[in-house]
Amino acid sequence: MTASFPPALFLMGPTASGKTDLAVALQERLSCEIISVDSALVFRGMDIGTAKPDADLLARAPHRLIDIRDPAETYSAAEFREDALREMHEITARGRIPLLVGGTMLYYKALRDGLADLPAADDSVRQCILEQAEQEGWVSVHARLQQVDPDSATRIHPTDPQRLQRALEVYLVSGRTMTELVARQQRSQLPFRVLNLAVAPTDRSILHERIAQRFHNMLDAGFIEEVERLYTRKDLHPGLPSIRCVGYRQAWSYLDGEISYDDMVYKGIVATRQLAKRQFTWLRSWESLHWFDSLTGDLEGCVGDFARDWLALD
RNA sequence: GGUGGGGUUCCCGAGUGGCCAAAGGGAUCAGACUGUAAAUCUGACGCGAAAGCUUCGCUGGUUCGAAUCCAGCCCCCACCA
Repeated sequence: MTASFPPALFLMGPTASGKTDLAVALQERLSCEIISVDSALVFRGMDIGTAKPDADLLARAPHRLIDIRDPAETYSAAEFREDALREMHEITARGRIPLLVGGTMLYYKALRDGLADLPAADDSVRQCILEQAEQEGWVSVHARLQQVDPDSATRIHPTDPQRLQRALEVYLVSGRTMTELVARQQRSQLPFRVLNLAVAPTDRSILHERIAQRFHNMLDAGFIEEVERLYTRKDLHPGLPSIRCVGYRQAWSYLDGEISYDDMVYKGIVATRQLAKRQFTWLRSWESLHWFDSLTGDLEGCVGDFARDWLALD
């Protein structure tokens, strides 16, 4: 029955592995249209530091779900799932194949497995929880969660503010525990036949070199000036998802005078490496994943042929 | 050349006789992950499965016992010349 579903390609991989170039090449070879799976590329005005494809590239290979939010706004896995499904169906309707490219693994997971029927984020409730945390500490928030949702409290470490806040928020907003709502979730099958592809250098040190090189290239390309434009807006702050993005957070801290330029560079590179590492953790447990080494000679050819063969199995 | 300060496990850095394989931080590695995910958090981190073994600039000494005390030597930094 899966065979009746239209095909879709997932192209995953850690940051700086060369996903974008590969996607553009594949798009031209296969009859694909690209959907970005990236929580940072959604922000307008955040181009250099997110390694967003430039205008020329976008003209050649349009990416959907890029530049769809102002940095003052938020985006979520749930919104992504909805947006991505819509775009995938539209591409399919045009007789083409959705090619999803990016490194935000939670988004891929939300798309593939679906999400429980949880309430959306609620700023006032979050603020309320935050105040309790500031006054009594996160341990007391954990204790409060223990009262209403002991299973979640067991699962979530008392030092994990983000998850504590979310779990309590779910309860306060819906009157249901996160545990209950997640248990109720029905396994929704993605109505697509998916080929899972991943690219990454086999040798981690090569990726680390690429990350450092790319960060320096970003600086040369005017990354600091880009962040300065956001900084001078005055309505943005380091608590926002946009400003918490790798590189932006460090540049912001530098502009704030908290760290030196050299420190900013070092920390920016380190944060990027750590991001890549977390992405690897996701990828290692991803089912039916086909790995390709970024350093493969004719990478586009290899992956392209592989995907073509797979599509022909229809 | 003189005076003062210092050399600690990948890095920074605490430790001044036993409770020290050595605080803490960083890096790194591994893991978790349901509307913030480029986020947030957890674990490991000299070698060894373990018993145990080898570390605190080098060499020697004192001591039941030394990263810690003593002597000599080698480097580094600051200031004086």
